[in-house]
Amino acid sequence: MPTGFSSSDGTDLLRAEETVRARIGEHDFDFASLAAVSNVFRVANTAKYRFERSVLRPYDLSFTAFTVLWVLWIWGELESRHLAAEAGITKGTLTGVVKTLERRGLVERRSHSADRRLVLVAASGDGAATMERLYSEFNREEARITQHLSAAEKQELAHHLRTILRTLELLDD
Amino acid sequence: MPTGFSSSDGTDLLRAEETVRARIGEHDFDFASLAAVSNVFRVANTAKYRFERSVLRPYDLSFTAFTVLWVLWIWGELESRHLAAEAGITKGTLTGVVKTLERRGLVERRSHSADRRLVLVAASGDGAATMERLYSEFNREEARITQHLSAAEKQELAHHLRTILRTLELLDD
DNA sequence: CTCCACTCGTTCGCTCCCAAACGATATCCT
DNA sequence: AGGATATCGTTTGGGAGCGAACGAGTGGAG
Repeated sequence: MPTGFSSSDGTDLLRAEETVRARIGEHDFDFASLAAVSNVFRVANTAKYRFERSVLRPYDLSFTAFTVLWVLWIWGELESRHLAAEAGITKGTLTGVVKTLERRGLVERRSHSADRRLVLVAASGDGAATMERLYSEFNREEARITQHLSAAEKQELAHHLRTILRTLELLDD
Repeated sequence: MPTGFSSSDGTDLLRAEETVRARIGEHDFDFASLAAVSNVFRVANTAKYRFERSVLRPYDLSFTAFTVLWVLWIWGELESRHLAAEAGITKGTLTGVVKTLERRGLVERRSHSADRRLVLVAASGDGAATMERLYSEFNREEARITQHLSAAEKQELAHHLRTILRTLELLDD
């Protein structure tokens, strides 16, 4: 049961700060960055776990399968590699996920008529109908876990995260 | 190659907003929560991918293996289930990860003398030495991906995330 | 002192996840 | 036209990741 890094009261982060300072040294250690980044991982991990066991469980969908279906629901039919990029997984992983979704009849695959290397993936009628119900619940859950943040704070949070995202793209090598 | 949800300029989120509003309806849809939560997932996913291919790659450590070793480095010897909770994974998953780390000589296992059901895990000398070098690089990378955030903004970000974390614990069912 | 309920870590089956190698297809160059 | 080159999605091998079932061990109730 990954409760998600146990205590979020900061006890562990303080302990971490002490230890790291002692072993690495004062200089060459940026605590603000540690706190910001590690909390991103903690929230993502814990929230993902929660979503999978609450809203996603009854639909028997993994978080990734949900993400892929969501992307298709938003964007419509997509070429495999674009779908993979948009969902944040490799094309190799996507093959397996699409296979699963196809087996459940939530997604349809067809090959491009002009370029036969390409595979097009789209949500089926069933897939779209499922998302319509599922996403309502999903969004309610998103609201629930952020309920102690004001609308302005949520925007602030999203804004800072987008700043990091942009940096990550630039750093992309 | 999961570039991490492709464009972070907000194009996709705007598209998502339109679509969701059209299909779910104006009411019963909280866009601020969508933006906040989905960006947490995007950053976590993209950053994790980057960490694994930059700092972690030369050490041949997965992100999870690194996390487990890091926890042991900070806290010292820990009982299995506490280590799992702190690392945010299930005990079943931990068994495999510890097996990997043990094979590489970075971690040591011994059983509790009083209660023989318990297994104690600790970083080895090698494991600690590795973390000392590795974490310097890791923290530098944390600073790098947050370089366009001021110290105050990083604190703000960490603070909002901790608020969500606390809510998640409360909601814990 | 012996059941009984509980807790511990491990195992099992399945999905995800990546890198790398691969076969099929398209395109570019000459 | 035809051969190198590039790009597509799939496959493969190995580590993560979960839930559920399990065997070993503890401790309480009678």
